[in-house]
Amino acid sequence: MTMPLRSDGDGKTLMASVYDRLRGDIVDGELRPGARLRFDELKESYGVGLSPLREALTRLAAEKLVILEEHKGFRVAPISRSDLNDLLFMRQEIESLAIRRAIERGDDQWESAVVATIHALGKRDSLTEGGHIDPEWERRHRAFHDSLVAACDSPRLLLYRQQLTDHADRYRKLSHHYSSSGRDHLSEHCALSDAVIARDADLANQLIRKHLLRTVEIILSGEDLQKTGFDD
Amino acid sequence: MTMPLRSDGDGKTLMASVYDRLRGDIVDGELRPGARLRFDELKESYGVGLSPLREALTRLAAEKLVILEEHKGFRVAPISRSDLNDLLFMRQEIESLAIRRAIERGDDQWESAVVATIHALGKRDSLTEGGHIDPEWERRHRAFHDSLVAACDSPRLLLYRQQLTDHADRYRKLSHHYSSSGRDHLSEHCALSDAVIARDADLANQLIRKHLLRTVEIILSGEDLQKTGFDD
DNA sequence: AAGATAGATATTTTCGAAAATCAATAATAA
DNA sequence: TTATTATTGATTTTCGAAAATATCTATCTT
Repeated sequence: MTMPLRSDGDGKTLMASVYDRLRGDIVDGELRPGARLRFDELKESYGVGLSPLREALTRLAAEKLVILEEHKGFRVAPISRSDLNDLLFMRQEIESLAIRRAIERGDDQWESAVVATIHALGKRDSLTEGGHIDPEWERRHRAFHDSLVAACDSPRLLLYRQQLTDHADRYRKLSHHYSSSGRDHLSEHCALSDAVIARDADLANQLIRKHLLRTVEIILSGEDLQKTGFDD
Repeated sequence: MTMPLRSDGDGKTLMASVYDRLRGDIVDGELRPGARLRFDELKESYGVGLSPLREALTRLAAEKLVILEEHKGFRVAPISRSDLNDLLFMRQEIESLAIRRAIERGDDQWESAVVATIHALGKRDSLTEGGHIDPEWERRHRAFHDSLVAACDSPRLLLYRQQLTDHADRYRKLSHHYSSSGRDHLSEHCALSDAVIARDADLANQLIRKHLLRTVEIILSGEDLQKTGFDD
Protein backbone atom coordinates (compact mmCIF):
# COMPACT_ATOMS: atom_id res chain seq x y z
CA MET A 1 0.00 0.00 0.00
CA THR A 2 1.89 3.01 -1.31
CA MET A 3 -0.78 5.63 -1.89
CA PRO A 4 0.59 9.13 -1.39
CA LEU A 5 -2.68 10.06 0.37
CA ARG A 6 -3.93 12.37 -2.37
CA SER A 7 -2.60 15.71 -1.18
CA ASP A 8 -4.75 17.08 -4.00
CA GLY A 9 -3.13 18.74 -6.95
CA ASP A 10 -2.37 15.32 -8.34
CA GLY A 11 -4.46 12.46 -9.48
CA LYS A 12 -6.37 15.34 -11.05
CA THR A 13 -5.31 16.12 -14.59
CA LEU A 14 -4.07 19.57 -15.50
CA MET A 15 -7.21 20.06 -17.53
CA ALA A 16 -9.45 19.33 -14.52
CA SER A 17 -7.44 21.64 -12.32
CA VAL A 18 -7.35 24.54 -14.75
CA TYR A 19 -11.05 24.00 -15.40
CA ASP A 20 -11.77 24.47 -11.70
CA ARG A 21 -9.62 27.56 -11.50
CA LEU A 22 -11.10 29.13 -14.62
CA ARG A 23 -14.62 28.44 -13.49
CA GLY A 24 -13.86 29.91 -10.09
CA ASP A 25 -12.35 33.04 -11.59
CA ILE A 26 -15.34 33.51 -13.88
CA VAL A 27 -17.91 32.93 -11.14
CA ASP A 28 -15.99 35.24 -8.82
CA GLY A 29 -16.01 37.93 -11.50
CA GLU A 30 -12.24 38.01 -11.62
CA LEU A 31 -12.53 37.33 -15.33
CA ARG A 32 -14.97 40.02 -16.44
CA PRO A 33 -18.07 39.28 -18.53
CA GLY A 34 -17.33 39.59 -22.23
CA ALA A 35 -13.56 39.60 -21.73
CA ARG A 36 -11.52 37.93 -24.43
CA LEU A 37 -9.58 34.89 -23.31
CA ARG A 38 -6.34 34.81 -25.29
CA PHE A 39 -4.29 31.68 -25.03
CA ASP A 40 -0.99 33.46 -24.65
CA GLU A 41 -2.30 35.33 -21.63
CA LEU A 42 -3.99 32.26 -20.15
CA LYS A 43 -0.85 30.18 -20.61
CA GLU A 44 1.01 32.88 -18.72
CA SER A 45 -1.42 33.31 -15.85
CA TYR A 46 -2.36 29.68 -15.31
CA GLY A 47 0.99 28.19 -16.16
CA VAL A 48 -0.22 25.41 -18.43
CA GLY A 49 -0.05 24.60 -22.11
CA LEU A 50 -2.60 24.88 -24.86
CA SER A 51 -4.19 21.45 -24.64
CA PRO A 52 -5.54 21.55 -21.09
CA LEU A 53 -6.60 25.17 -21.58
CA ARG A 54 -8.58 24.43 -24.73
CA GLU A 55 -10.27 21.45 -23.12
CA ALA A 56 -11.18 23.37 -20.00
CA LEU A 57 -12.61 26.22 -22.06
CA THR A 58 -14.50 23.79 -24.26
CA ARG A 59 -16.09 22.33 -21.16
CA LEU A 60 -16.94 25.78 -19.82
CA ALA A 61 -18.43 26.66 -23.19
CA ALA A 62 -20.73 23.65 -22.94
CA GLU A 63 -21.96 25.10 -19.64
CA LYS A 64 -22.29 28.55 -21.21
CA LEU A 65 -19.92 30.20 -18.79
CA VAL A 66 -17.76 31.07 -21.78
CA ILE A 67 -18.70 31.38 -25.41
CA LEU A 68 -16.71 30.17 -28.39
CA GLU A 69 -16.71 32.03 -31.67
CA GLU A 70 -15.03 29.82 -34.24
CA HIS A 71 -11.65 31.02 -35.37
CA LYS A 72 -12.09 34.07 -33.17
CA GLY A 73 -11.57 32.53 -29.77
CA PHE A 74 -13.18 32.26 -26.39
CA ARG A 75 -14.75 35.03 -24.30
CA VAL A 76 -16.25 35.09 -20.85
CA ALA A 77 -20.02 34.85 -21.25
CA PRO A 78 -21.53 38.35 -21.30
CA ILE A 79 -24.24 39.27 -18.83
CA SER A 80 -27.58 40.83 -19.69
CA ARG A 81 -30.95 41.53 -18.15
CA SER A 82 -32.63 39.09 -20.50
CA ASP A 83 -30.16 36.35 -19.56
CA LEU A 84 -30.65 37.07 -15.88
CA ASN A 85 -34.40 36.80 -16.30
CA ASP A 86 -34.05 33.52 -18.16
CA LEU A 87 -31.77 32.28 -15.42
CA LEU A 88 -34.31 33.27 -12.78
CA PHE A 89 -37.08 31.48 -14.61
CA MET A 90 -35.11 28.25 -14.90
CA ARG A 91 -33.85 28.43 -11.35
CA GLN A 92 -37.38 28.81 -10.02
CA GLU A 93 -38.52 25.76 -11.93
CA ILE A 94 -35.51 23.54 -11.32
CA GLU A 95 -34.97 24.46 -7.69
CA SER A 96 -38.61 24.03 -6.71
CA LEU A 97 -38.74 20.75 -8.56
CA ALA A 98 -35.67 19.50 -6.72
CA ILE A 99 -37.04 20.57 -3.35
CA ARG A 100 -40.37 18.94 -4.07
CA ARG A 101 -38.63 15.69 -4.91
CA ALA A 102 -36.40 15.90 -1.85
CA ILE A 103 -39.47 16.38 0.36
CA GLU A 104 -41.02 13.31 -1.22
CA ARG A 105 -37.99 11.09 -0.71
CA GLY A 106 -36.08 12.53 2.22
CA ASP A 107 -35.72 10.47 5.40
CA ASP A 108 -35.08 11.49 9.02
CA GLN A 109 -31.37 11.80 8.42
CA TRP A 110 -31.98 14.26 5.62
CA GLU A 111 -34.25 16.32 7.86
CA SER A 112 -31.59 16.37 10.53
CA ALA A 113 -29.01 17.61 8.07
CA VAL A 114 -31.31 20.47 7.07
CA VAL A 115 -31.76 21.43 10.71
CA ALA A 116 -28.02 21.27 11.24
CA THR A 117 -27.15 23.49 8.27
CA ILE A 118 -29.79 26.14 8.99
CA HIS A 119 -28.50 26.26 12.54
CA ALA A 120 -24.92 26.72 11.36
CA LEU A 121 -26.07 29.40 8.93
CA GLY A 122 -27.83 31.32 11.70
CA LYS A 123 -24.71 31.39 13.84
CA ARG A 124 -22.86 33.48 11.31
CA ASP A 125 -23.46 36.99 10.09
CA SER A 126 -23.61 37.37 6.32
CA LEU A 127 -21.43 40.48 6.26
CA THR A 128 -17.93 41.09 7.53
CA GLU A 129 -17.07 44.27 9.36
CA GLY A 130 -15.86 45.65 6.07
CA GLY A 131 -19.36 45.26 4.66
CA HIS A 132 -18.54 42.42 2.30
CA ILE A 133 -20.05 38.96 2.06
CA ASP A 134 -18.31 36.70 4.55
CA PRO A 135 -16.74 33.72 2.76
CA GLU A 136 -17.58 31.37 5.62
CA TRP A 137 -21.20 32.54 5.56
CA GLU A 138 -21.20 31.96 1.84
CA ARG A 139 -20.03 28.36 2.33
CA ARG A 140 -22.72 27.75 4.91
CA HIS A 141 -25.30 29.39 2.71
CA ARG A 142 -24.47 27.05 -0.12
CA ALA A 143 -24.39 24.10 2.28
CA PHE A 144 -27.88 25.02 3.47
CA HIS A 145 -29.38 25.20 0.01
CA ASP A 146 -27.59 22.00 -0.96
CA SER A 147 -29.00 20.25 2.09
CA LEU A 148 -32.55 21.11 1.03
CA VAL A 149 -32.17 19.14 -2.19
CA ALA A 150 -29.76 16.49 -0.90
CA ALA A 151 -32.54 13.92 -0.85
CA CYS A 152 -33.40 14.57 -4.47
CA ASP A 153 -32.24 11.45 -6.28
CA SER A 154 -32.25 12.66 -9.87
CA PRO A 155 -28.69 13.05 -11.21
CA ARG A 156 -29.82 15.17 -14.13
CA LEU A 157 -31.89 17.49 -12.01
CA LEU A 158 -29.00 18.00 -9.61
CA LEU A 159 -26.58 18.60 -12.47
CA TYR A 160 -28.76 21.28 -14.03
CA ARG A 161 -29.32 22.83 -10.62
CA GLN A 162 -25.57 22.99 -10.06
CA GLN A 163 -24.94 24.68 -13.39
CA LEU A 164 -27.69 27.23 -12.82
CA THR A 165 -26.33 27.95 -9.36
CA ASP A 166 -22.91 28.73 -10.83
CA HIS A 167 -24.45 31.26 -13.20
CA ALA A 168 -26.51 32.81 -10.42
CA ASP A 169 -23.50 33.08 -8.13
CA ARG A 170 -21.66 34.97 -10.83
CA TYR A 171 -24.40 37.57 -11.18
CA ARG A 172 -24.63 37.97 -7.43
CA LYS A 173 -20.90 38.42 -7.00
CA LEU A 174 -20.71 40.88 -9.86
CA SER A 175 -23.34 42.97 -8.12
CA HIS A 176 -21.26 44.83 -5.59
CA HIS A 177 -24.48 46.53 -4.63
CA TYR A 178 -25.89 43.23 -3.43
CA SER A 179 -23.98 43.12 -0.16
CA SER A 180 -25.24 46.55 0.87
CA SER A 181 -28.91 45.76 0.38
CA GLY A 182 -29.55 44.97 4.04
CA ARG A 183 -31.47 41.88 3.10
CA ASP A 184 -32.78 39.80 5.97
CA HIS A 185 -31.51 36.44 4.77
CA LEU A 186 -32.13 34.56 7.98
CA SER A 187 -35.88 34.97 8.16
CA GLU A 188 -36.22 33.86 4.53
CA HIS A 189 -34.04 30.84 5.11
CA CYS A 190 -35.79 29.89 8.33
CA ALA A 191 -39.20 30.07 6.70
CA LEU A 192 -37.88 27.91 3.90
CA SER A 193 -36.37 25.28 6.15
CA ASP A 194 -39.51 25.21 8.31
CA ALA A 195 -41.66 24.55 5.26
CA VAL A 196 -39.30 21.84 4.05
CA ILE A 197 -39.17 20.09 7.41
CA ALA A 198 -42.95 20.33 7.68
CA ARG A 199 -42.97 18.57 4.29
CA ASP A 200 -45.12 21.32 2.88
CA ALA A 201 -43.97 21.18 -0.74
CA ASP A 202 -46.37 23.84 -2.01
CA LEU A 203 -45.29 26.35 0.62
CA ALA A 204 -41.62 25.55 0.12
CA ASN A 205 -42.14 25.95 -3.61
CA GLN A 206 -43.68 29.38 -3.09
CA LEU A 207 -40.94 30.46 -0.68
CA ILE A 208 -38.01 29.37 -2.84
CA ARG A 209 -39.49 31.15 -5.85
CA LYS A 210 -39.82 34.34 -3.86
CA HIS A 211 -36.33 33.87 -2.45
CA LEU A 212 -34.80 33.59 -5.90
CA LEU A 213 -36.89 36.45 -7.26
CA ARG A 214 -35.80 38.70 -4.42
CA THR A 215 -32.14 38.06 -5.28
CA VAL A 216 -32.66 39.11 -8.87
CA GLU A 217 -34.66 42.17 -7.84
CA ILE A 218 -31.80 43.34 -5.68
CA ILE A 219 -29.25 42.77 -8.44
CA LEU A 220 -31.37 44.64 -10.98
CA SER A 221 -31.99 47.54 -8.62
CA GLY A 222 -28.27 48.14 -8.10
CA GLU A 223 -26.46 50.99 -9.74
CA ASP A 224 -23.21 49.15 -10.42
CA LEU A 225 -24.32 46.79 -13.17
CA GLN A 226 -26.90 49.28 -14.41
CA LYS A 227 -24.27 51.59 -15.89
CA THR A 228 -22.05 49.56 -18.15
CA GLY A 229 -22.43 46.03 -16.85
CA PHE A 230 -25.29 44.63 -18.86
CA ASP A 231 -25.25 43.91 -22.56
CA ASP A 232 -28.88 45.01 -22.93
CA MET B 1 -17.85 39.42 -52.73
CA THR B 2 -15.98 36.13 -52.86
CA MET B 3 -17.83 33.87 -50.45
CA PRO B 4 -17.56 30.24 -51.52
CA LEU B 5 -21.24 29.83 -50.60
CA ARG B 6 -20.61 27.61 -47.57
CA SER B 7 -20.66 24.20 -49.17
CA ASP B 8 -20.50 23.04 -45.57
CA GLY B 9 -17.48 21.21 -44.30
CA ASP B 10 -15.66 24.50 -44.04
CA GLY B 11 -16.11 27.56 -41.95
CA LYS B 12 -16.76 24.91 -39.34
CA THR B 13 -13.69 23.88 -37.41
CA LEU B 14 -12.54 20.29 -37.42
CA MET B 15 -13.53 20.06 -33.78
CA ALA B 16 -17.11 21.16 -34.55
CA SER B 17 -17.36 18.75 -37.42
CA VAL B 18 -15.99 15.75 -35.56
CA TYR B 19 -18.20 16.67 -32.62
CA ASP B 20 -21.26 16.44 -34.85
CA ARG B 21 -20.15 13.14 -36.31
CA LEU B 22 -19.32 11.60 -32.95
CA ARG B 23 -22.57 12.73 -31.44
CA GLY B 24 -24.47 11.33 -34.40
CA ASP B 25 -22.70 8.00 -34.18
CA ILE B 26 -23.38 7.76 -30.45
CA VAL B 27 -27.05 8.73 -30.78
CA ASP B 28 -27.46 6.33 -33.68
CA GLY B 29 -25.97 3.55 -31.57
CA GLU B 30 -23.13 3.04 -34.03
CA LEU B 31 -20.78 3.59 -31.13
CA ARG B 32 -22.10 1.14 -28.55
CA PRO B 33 -22.88 2.12 -24.96
CA GLY B 34 -19.88 1.59 -22.71
CA ALA B 35 -17.47 1.19 -25.62
CA ARG B 36 -14.00 2.51 -25.07
CA LEU B 37 -12.99 5.37 -27.32
CA ARG B 38 -9.27 5.00 -28.05
CA PHE B 39 -7.61 7.89 -29.73
CA ASP B 40 -5.64 5.79 -32.16
CA GLU B 41 -8.83 4.20 -33.43
CA LEU B 42 -10.74 7.49 -33.51
CA LYS B 43 -7.90 9.19 -35.39
CA GLU B 44 -8.10 6.40 -37.90
CA SER B 45 -11.87 6.35 -38.38
CA TYR B 46 -12.51 10.09 -38.31
CA GLY B 47 -9.31 11.16 -39.99
CA VAL B 48 -8.39 13.96 -37.61
CA GLY B 49 -5.70 14.59 -35.04
CA LEU B 50 -5.75 14.47 -31.28
CA SER B 51 -6.68 18.05 -30.51
CA PRO B 52 -10.06 18.26 -32.22
CA LEU B 53 -10.91 14.78 -31.00
CA ARG B 54 -10.16 15.56 -27.37
CA GLU B 55 -12.16 18.78 -27.55
CA ALA B 56 -15.13 17.11 -29.16
CA LEU B 57 -15.09 14.34 -26.57
CA THR B 58 -14.74 16.88 -23.77
CA ARG B 59 -17.84 18.63 -25.03
CA LEU B 60 -19.73 15.36 -25.33
CA ALA B 61 -18.63 14.49 -21.80
CA ALA B 62 -20.17 17.74 -20.54
CA GLU B 63 -23.44 16.58 -22.10
CA LYS B 64 -23.01 13.13 -20.56
CA LEU B 65 -23.08 11.33 -23.89
CA VAL B 66 -19.58 10.11 -23.10
CA ILE B 67 -17.85 9.75 -19.77
CA LEU B 68 -14.26 10.61 -18.98
CA GLU B 69 -12.26 8.61 -16.46
CA GLU B 70 -9.06 10.50 -15.79
CA HIS B 71 -5.96 8.86 -17.18
CA LYS B 72 -8.10 6.00 -18.38
CA GLY B 73 -9.82 7.63 -21.29
CA PHE B 74 -13.26 8.24 -22.73
CA ARG B 75 -16.10 5.76 -23.12
CA VAL B 76 -19.54 6.00 -24.64
CA ALA B 77 -21.99 6.63 -21.81
CA PRO B 78 -23.45 3.33 -20.62
CA ILE B 79 -27.20 2.78 -20.56
CA SER B 80 -29.21 1.57 -17.62
CA ARG B 81 -32.77 1.30 -16.45
CA SER B 82 -32.15 3.79 -13.69
CA ASP B 83 -30.69 6.29 -16.15
CA LEU B 84 -33.61 5.79 -18.51
CA ASN B 85 -36.03 6.44 -15.66
CA ASP B 86 -34.17 9.58 -14.67
CA LEU B 87 -34.21 10.69 -18.28
CA LEU B 88 -37.96 10.08 -18.47
CA PHE B 89 -38.57 12.08 -15.32
CA MET B 90 -36.58 15.06 -16.57
CA ARG B 91 -38.08 14.91 -20.03
CA GLN B 92 -41.57 14.95 -18.61
CA GLU B 93 -40.80 18.02 -16.55
CA ILE B 94 -38.79 19.94 -19.13
CA GLU B 95 -40.94 19.12 -22.12
CA SER B 96 -44.21 19.97 -20.41
CA LEU B 97 -42.70 23.17 -19.09
CA ALA B 98 -41.57 24.17 -22.58
CA ILE B 99 -44.96 23.38 -24.09
CA ARG B 100 -46.74 25.33 -21.37
CA ARG B 101 -44.56 28.33 -22.06
CA ALA B 102 -45.02 28.02 -25.80
CA ILE B 103 -48.79 27.94 -25.35
CA GLU B 104 -48.54 31.12 -23.26
CA ARG B 105 -46.46 33.03 -25.78
CA GLY B 106 -47.19 31.52 -29.16
CA ASP B 107 -48.87 33.64 -31.81
CA ASP B 108 -50.92 32.72 -34.87
CA GLN B 109 -47.85 31.99 -36.92
CA TRP B 110 -46.67 29.50 -34.36
CA GLU B 111 -50.06 27.78 -34.38
CA SER B 112 -49.93 27.57 -38.16
CA ALA B 113 -46.51 25.95 -38.04
CA VAL B 114 -47.81 23.31 -35.63
CA VAL B 115 -50.71 22.56 -37.96
CA ALA B 116 -48.31 22.35 -40.89
CA THR B 117 -45.92 19.94 -39.20
CA ILE B 118 -48.61 17.60 -37.84
CA HIS B 119 -50.08 17.50 -41.32
CA ALA B 120 -46.71 16.62 -42.85
CA LEU B 121 -46.19 13.97 -40.18
CA GLY B 122 -49.54 12.36 -40.93
CA LYS B 123 -48.74 12.07 -44.63
CA ARG B 124 -45.89 9.68 -43.94
CA ASP B 125 -45.86 6.21 -42.50
CA SER B 126 -43.47 5.68 -39.61
CA LEU B 127 -42.17 2.37 -40.90
CA THR B 128 -40.54 1.44 -44.18
CA GLU B 129 -41.48 -1.73 -45.99
CA GLY B 130 -38.50 -3.38 -44.31
CA GLY B 131 -40.09 -2.68 -40.92
CA HIS B 132 -37.59 -0.05 -39.85
CA ILE B 133 -38.16 3.54 -38.81
CA ASP B 134 -38.34 5.71 -41.91
CA PRO B 135 -35.67 8.44 -41.77
CA GLU B 136 -37.95 10.96 -43.41
CA TRP B 137 -40.69 10.19 -40.88
CA GLU B 138 -38.12 10.62 -38.14
CA ARG B 139 -37.21 14.08 -39.44
CA ARG B 140 -40.86 15.09 -39.56
CA HIS B 141 -41.44 13.64 -36.12
CA ARG B 142 -38.67 15.75 -34.69
CA ALA B 143 -39.91 18.78 -36.62
CA PHE B 144 -43.36 18.28 -35.12
CA HIS B 145 -42.14 18.12 -31.54
CA ASP B 146 -39.85 21.07 -32.17
CA SER B 147 -42.74 23.08 -33.54
CA LEU B 148 -44.70 22.55 -30.32
CA VAL B 149 -42.05 24.34 -28.29
CA ALA B 150 -40.88 26.77 -30.98
CA ALA B 151 -42.68 29.63 -29.23
CA CYS B 152 -40.91 28.93 -25.96
CA ASP B 153 -38.51 31.81 -25.55
CA SER B 154 -36.22 30.45 -22.86
CA PRO B 155 -32.76 29.64 -24.26
CA ARG B 156 -31.83 27.53 -21.26
CA LEU B 157 -35.03 25.54 -21.32
CA LEU B 158 -34.59 24.81 -25.01
CA LEU B 159 -30.96 23.85 -24.52
CA TYR B 160 -31.78 21.35 -21.79
CA ARG B 161 -34.65 20.01 -23.85
CA GLN B 162 -32.30 19.48 -26.78
CA GLN B 163 -29.79 17.59 -24.69
CA LEU B 164 -32.45 15.37 -23.16
CA THR B 165 -33.87 14.67 -26.60
CA ASP B 166 -30.47 13.46 -27.79
CA HIS B 167 -30.27 11.02 -24.91
CA ALA B 168 -33.81 9.81 -25.50
CA ASP B 169 -33.18 9.33 -29.21
CA ARG B 170 -30.23 7.12 -28.38
CA TYR B 171 -32.27 4.82 -26.17
CA ARG B 172 -35.01 4.62 -28.75
CA LYS B 173 -32.63 3.79 -31.58
CA LEU B 174 -30.82 1.20 -29.49
CA SER B 175 -34.13 -0.52 -28.93
CA HIS B 176 -34.51 -2.48 -32.12
CA HIS B 177 -37.68 -3.78 -30.59
CA TYR B 178 -39.18 -0.31 -30.62
CA SER B 179 -39.96 -0.25 -34.34
CA SER B 180 -41.97 -3.51 -34.10
CA SER B 181 -44.22 -2.35 -31.30
CA GLY B 182 -47.04 -1.34 -33.61
CA ARG B 183 -47.50 1.90 -31.73
CA ASP B 184 -50.18 4.22 -33.04
CA HIS B 185 -48.12 7.37 -33.17
CA LEU B 186 -50.51 9.44 -35.18
CA SER B 187 -53.41 9.44 -32.75
CA GLU B 188 -51.11 10.41 -29.90
CA HIS B 189 -49.58 13.21 -31.92
CA CYS B 190 -52.94 14.48 -33.16
CA ALA B 191 -54.35 14.59 -29.64
CA LEU B 192 -51.28 16.48 -28.55
CA SER B 193 -51.39 19.04 -31.34
CA ASP B 194 -55.14 19.51 -30.80
CA ALA B 195 -54.57 20.27 -27.13
CA VAL B 196 -51.76 22.67 -27.95
CA ILE B 197 -53.75 24.52 -30.58
CA ALA B 198 -56.71 24.70 -28.21
CA ARG B 199 -54.24 26.31 -25.78
CA ASP B 200 -55.14 23.76 -23.16
CA ALA B 201 -51.85 23.61 -21.29
CA ASP B 202 -53.04 21.17 -18.64
CA LEU B 203 -54.27 18.68 -21.19
CA ALA B 204 -51.16 19.07 -23.34
CA ASN B 205 -49.09 18.56 -20.23
CA GLN B 206 -50.91 15.34 -19.45
CA LEU B 207 -50.64 14.08 -23.02
CA ILE B 208 -46.95 14.76 -23.45
CA ARG B 209 -46.18 13.02 -20.17
CA LYS B 210 -48.11 9.99 -21.29
CA HIS B 211 -46.47 10.14 -24.70
CA LEU B 212 -42.97 10.12 -23.19
CA LEU B 213 -43.90 7.44 -20.67
CA ARG B 214 -45.24 5.19 -23.40
CA THR B 215 -41.94 5.42 -25.27
CA VAL B 216 -40.01 4.27 -22.23
CA GLU B 217 -42.48 1.48 -21.50
CA ILE B 218 -41.97 0.12 -24.99
CA ILE B 219 -38.20 0.29 -24.69
CA LEU B 220 -38.23 -1.44 -21.33
CA SER B 221 -40.58 -4.16 -22.54
CA GLY B 222 -38.27 -5.12 -25.40
CA GLU B 223 -36.14 -8.21 -25.30
CA ASP B 224 -33.13 -6.76 -27.06
CA LEU B 225 -31.84 -4.41 -24.38
CA GLN B 226 -33.15 -6.67 -21.63
CA LYS B 227 -30.48 -9.32 -22.22
CA THR B 228 -27.12 -7.62 -22.13
CA GLY B 229 -27.90 -4.05 -22.97
CA PHE B 230 -28.49 -2.42 -19.61
CA ASP B 231 -25.90 -1.88 -16.95
CA ASP B 232 -28.42 -2.61 -14.17
C1' DA C 1 -1.24 -21.96 -5.59
C1' DA C 2 -2.02 -17.12 -4.23
C1' DG C 3 -0.43 -12.77 -3.83
C1' DA C 4 2.86 -9.28 -4.43
C1' DT C 5 6.60 -7.07 -7.25
C1' DA C 6 8.92 -5.48 -11.30
C1' DG C 7 9.44 -4.81 -16.07
C1' DA C 8 7.39 -4.07 -20.62
C1' DT C 9 3.64 -2.39 -23.38
C1' DA C 10 -0.34 0.34 -24.38
C1' DT C 11 -2.74 4.60 -23.76
C1' DT C 12 -3.63 9.02 -22.17
C1' DT C 13 -2.08 13.63 -21.23
C1' DT C 14 0.69 17.54 -22.23
C1' DC C 15 3.82 20.45 -24.70
C1' DG C 16 5.85 23.08 -28.62
C1' DA C 17 5.83 24.07 -33.39
C1' DA C 18 3.46 24.35 -37.99
C1' DA C 19 -0.67 25.52 -40.60
C1' DA C 20 -4.85 28.11 -41.14
C1' DT C 21 -7.66 31.94 -40.25
C1' DC C 22 -8.79 36.50 -38.87
C1' DA C 23 -7.93 41.66 -38.04
C1' DA C 24 -5.64 45.85 -39.11
C1' DT C 25 -3.01 48.63 -42.06
C1' DA C 26 -1.20 50.28 -46.37
C1' DA C 27 -1.59 50.67 -51.20
C1' DT C 28 -4.30 51.02 -55.39
C1' DA C 29 -8.15 52.22 -58.41
C1' DA C 30 -12.60 54.48 -59.39
C1' DT D 1 -12.60 60.97 -51.21
C1' DT D 2 -14.34 56.28 -51.09
C1' DA D 3 -14.17 51.70 -51.88
C1' DT D 4 -11.47 47.68 -53.01
C1' DT D 5 -7.44 44.86 -52.88
C1' DA D 6 -2.75 43.32 -50.94
C1' DT D 7 0.17 42.82 -47.18
C1' DT D 8 1.48 42.32 -42.65
C1' DG D 9 0.84 40.87 -37.93
C1' DA D 10 -1.80 38.64 -34.31
C1' DT D 11 -4.41 34.66 -32.92
C1' DT D 12 -6.60 30.42 -33.25
C1' DT D 13 -6.60 25.72 -34.78
C1' DT D 14 -4.31 21.50 -35.73
C1' DC D 15 -0.66 18.15 -35.87
C1' DG D 16 3.18 15.15 -34.22
C1' DA D 17 6.30 14.00 -30.67
C1' DA D 18 7.56 13.71 -25.66
C1' DA D 19 6.19 12.90 -20.88
C1' DA D 20 3.17 10.77 -17.55
C1' DT D 21 0.13 7.25 -16.24
C1' DA D 22 -2.18 2.95 -16.41
C1' DT D 23 -2.47 -2.00 -17.78
C1' DC D 24 -0.75 -6.33 -18.67
C1' DT D 25 2.54 -10.18 -18.22
C1' DA D 26 6.10 -12.60 -16.16
C1' DT D 27 8.71 -13.38 -12.12
C1' DC D 28 9.46 -13.97 -7.41
C1' DT D 29 8.10 -14.90 -2.56
C1' DT D 30 5.37 -17.00 1.01
